[in-house]
Amino acid sequence: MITRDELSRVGLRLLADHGLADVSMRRVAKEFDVAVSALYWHVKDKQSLLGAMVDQLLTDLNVAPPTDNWRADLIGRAELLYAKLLDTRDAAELTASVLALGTGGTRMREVIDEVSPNTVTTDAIMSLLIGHATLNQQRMQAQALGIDVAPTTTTTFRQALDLLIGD
Amino acid sequence: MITRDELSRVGLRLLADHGLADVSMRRVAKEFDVAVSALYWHVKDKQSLLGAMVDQLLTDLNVAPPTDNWRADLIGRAELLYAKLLDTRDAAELTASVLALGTGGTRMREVIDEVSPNTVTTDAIMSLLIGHATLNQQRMQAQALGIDVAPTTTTTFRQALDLLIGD
DNA sequence: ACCTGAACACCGTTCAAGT
DNA sequence: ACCTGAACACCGTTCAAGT
Repeated sequence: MITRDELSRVGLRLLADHGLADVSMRRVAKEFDVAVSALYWHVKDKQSLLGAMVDQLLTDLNVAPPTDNWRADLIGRAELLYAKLLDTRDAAELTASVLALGTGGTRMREVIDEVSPNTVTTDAIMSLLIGHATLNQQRMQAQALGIDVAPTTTTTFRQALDLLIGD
Repeated sequence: MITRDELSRVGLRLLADHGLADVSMRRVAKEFDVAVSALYWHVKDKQSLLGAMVDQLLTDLNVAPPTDNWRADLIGRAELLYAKLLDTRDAAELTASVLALGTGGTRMREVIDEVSPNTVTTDAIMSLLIGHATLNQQRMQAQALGIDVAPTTTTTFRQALDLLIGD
């Protein structure tokens, strides 16, 4: 039997193993051994499945409680989220699309907002997060595959963060 | 007769009028009244057509020459690029994909780099640019259609820029 | 050099019909 | 309540064949 939860879990597995292009309704249906049309009883459309996948992705996120140093908190959380976008294949592209269309991923903003001094900073970090992840998609793919080119991507992101938050 | 230039021009018109989803090889071919396969003589694949489109988009860009105030230059150019991403439908999504896959849009980085004090700042602004544009896709669509909600998007971007560049 | 036609292997979504 | 089968209207890419 199919639950909404199992659905997004299978979607995430497909994403990790074969990339976003292979997360199709037909492919997911095949994984469950049901007809494609069966999925539409559990989920409105493909976009809402993608939304559920992002929500799932951000669920098991080990967020530390706020301390009295918001700068450190902010950097820590931003790096945590960035790492999450890094370590799953095509997670950046997926999250960008879901956030853009507003079909999920609200937790991402909440995690930042909780330790952010103001809305402008939250916005800037969100933009930096998805922009940087998107632009470094290729290098990230290599990084995720193990074979790699020093932690350039992570370092660059950290530097951009410092520039933004100042001291 | 079909030139690579005409190809991307038609692609951009399709983009502006119907959105990225409607920029398909088959749709472009129909516009030229040729078979789909004909396009593959002029262009390697779809991704390279999209790359050509972004290059075209960034060609007619009225970039002011550098002054002795790099902060002002940087802000001016970033806002110019942001406006460009704003005023064509789905231009943000298109540019993001093209930059991510490295199939075009190199001029964008050059425009920033020419007045940027260092690579870190260039990277950060590029990320901010495409991240902010992507995240505000919906609001941007409304903004492009005339009907709208104050210049919120532009203001927010400007604030993020200020935060990044400091004073 | 440039284009056609046909094929291949896919898509997302809907909807009557079944149990 | 949950699923099937079939259809609709699409995709990108390749490739032999034509002019």
